[in-house]
Amino acid sequence: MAKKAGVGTTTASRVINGGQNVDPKTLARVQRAIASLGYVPNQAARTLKGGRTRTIGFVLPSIVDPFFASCAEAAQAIARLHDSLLIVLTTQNDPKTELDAVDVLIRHRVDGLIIAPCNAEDDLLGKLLSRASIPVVALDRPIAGSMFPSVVGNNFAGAQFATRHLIEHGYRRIVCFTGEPDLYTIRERIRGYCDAMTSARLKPVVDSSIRDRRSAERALKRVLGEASSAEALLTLKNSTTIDTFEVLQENNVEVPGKIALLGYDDFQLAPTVRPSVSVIQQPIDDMGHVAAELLFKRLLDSASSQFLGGAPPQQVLLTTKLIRRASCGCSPEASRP
Amino acid sequence: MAKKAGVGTTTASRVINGGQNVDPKTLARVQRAIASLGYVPNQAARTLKGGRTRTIGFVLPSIVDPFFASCAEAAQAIARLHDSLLIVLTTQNDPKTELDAVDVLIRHRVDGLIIAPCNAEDDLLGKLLSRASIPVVALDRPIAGSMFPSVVGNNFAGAQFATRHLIEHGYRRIVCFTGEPDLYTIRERIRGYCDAMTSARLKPVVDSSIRDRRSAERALKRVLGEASSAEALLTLKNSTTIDTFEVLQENNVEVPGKIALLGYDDFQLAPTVRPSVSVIQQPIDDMGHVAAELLFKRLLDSASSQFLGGAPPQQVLLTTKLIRRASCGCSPEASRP
DNA sequence: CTGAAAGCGCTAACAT
DNA sequence: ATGTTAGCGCTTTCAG
Repeated sequence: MAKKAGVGTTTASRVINGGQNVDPKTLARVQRAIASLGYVPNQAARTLKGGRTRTIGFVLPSIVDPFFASCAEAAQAIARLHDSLLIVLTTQNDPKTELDAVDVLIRHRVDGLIIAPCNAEDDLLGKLLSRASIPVVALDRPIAGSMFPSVVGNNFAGAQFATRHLIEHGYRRIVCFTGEPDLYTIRERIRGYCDAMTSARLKPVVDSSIRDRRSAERALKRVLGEASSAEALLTLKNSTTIDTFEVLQENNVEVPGKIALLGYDDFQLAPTVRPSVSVIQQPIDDMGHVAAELLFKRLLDSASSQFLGGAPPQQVLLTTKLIRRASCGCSPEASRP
Repeated sequence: MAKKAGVGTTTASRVINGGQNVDPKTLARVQRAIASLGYVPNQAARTLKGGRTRTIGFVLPSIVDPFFASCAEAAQAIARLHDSLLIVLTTQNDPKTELDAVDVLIRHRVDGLIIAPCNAEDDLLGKLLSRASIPVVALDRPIAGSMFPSVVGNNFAGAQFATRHLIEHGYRRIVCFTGEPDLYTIRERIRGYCDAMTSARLKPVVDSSIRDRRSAERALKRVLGEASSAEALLTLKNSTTIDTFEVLQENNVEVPGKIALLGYDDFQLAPTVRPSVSVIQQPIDDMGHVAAELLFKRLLDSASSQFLGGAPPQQVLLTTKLIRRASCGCSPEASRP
């Protein structure tokens, strides 16, 4: 204990917490003691005492995925603004790991939680979260069967708009490629695609088997080998877009001449590869920011008033943008930031 | 307290920690109580009691950088294996933020720390870390003026090898592009480049002004505009490589015909863009793994024996690999995993 | 302006 | 096999 400075624990505590109501001389003396001892307050003791831990958890599938990495960075920035620590845990989209992660965070008594849930069939997650009785915000995907506020992109509208855009280009046989069709986001996008297709009296064709370049190649051969070969491809997730693009490139398939390509989610080199790849772009940083800010809003509200039940669970639906580049048949937009 | 199960705190504690020496019936009863109460042990109390926190910190410049993101994911995997929590904090290469981050982690009493330091001129970081007397492993860059073990790529040899490779291709006027020349890694790479150039009696030319596409464009114009225009470009970091590539592409400069390109650090689409980009590849996942494993080794060693002073600080130097693709003038390697 | 004492939830000695 | 007790380091009444 830093009471080697010859003061009581209370005074020491006051000094550490800003030094209100402390004689300047005492203050200086204690600060000197702190410095010389290399004293660092023990967060665990503070936490134990009750009150906020100034810690929030962020549970997401993968930190390598640029989409989630950006969200995490944005969220961390907000957390720092609120003088809080962000603990990031990854799940690889495995519900079991996800449950573990949430459990660990609750043990650590995080003040709140942002989560991009895998959405297992059961609602174990929802139950666990409810019990914790801390503010929770879902990101990118809502939490199945629960009332937590969420911040998601408008996947349905995005895919619908993308599909319509391809239709406007005059393509009729538009095939949809994706992987992980069980994810909420993907399901929504498939719905959007199908909706746009059927509305235009076209037959939707979804191949959800793409998990790597190999499967992309197989799918592509299938689609190009048919009598009435596909005219355009809508790829519903980043990795699918890239795998597909690579295969197209390797096989020297002319894009958009032989087949057009439009992807969901932007990626760094999309404007640079030839042809440049048109995409639906989500406001990624916004998602991280909004989710974190929403969380802190709830945190602070619930701290001040008990009537947090009053505010309805908020569903923030962020709009997406079509970035016209060459691969869909557009002439690329001139300006780039 | 879960003593509503009608048992003493000790028994409850035992149940939580695996249930050794507990009557099966009591055990079942307590477990039922735990479940019905939705009880979750308070990590802070455990931590306070002393012992390990099963928490390690990871301080790095940015989580959006795919390089560090991969390291973080690899490290988190190892941490999980050791039943520990990884707390990732980013610094944006700002020494002040870095100090803050480390401080926060020490307050939280992390068992150990992995850090990719910004290397401020002062050795505040080294001092802070030493005082904490916890195991520390430096990643990607050693900690200036200190004795902590580190896991770094062999930047000097990598850049030297890259340069030699370009020389072997017959290029003579080889220019080096980079940004952030103050970073340890970059300095080493510049050294490697210069060494290879002077050894071959060629004049090294380093332009360290590239921070975005604009500056890349300026630098390129400069280099191509000269009387004896450059024949090859060595780009020392990922973003520089990509910016340069984009500018080359935009200006329809023929690569490697007009000018060859070789980059440091691989990136996802490097094999796919045209021309495919040759790069020096670092064993990224290994770096994260090795660093985390080294940390835990020290952690466990220091726990069992006090003689940790005996082991010399370990410097792990990982070797890099040249990936021959088209942009340097090679014919791309046939196979890809 | 300062200090004494209680107590946060848990674990580890030490009984029983 | 189980309960009792002390104490981890801090903040927080409550008295001086």
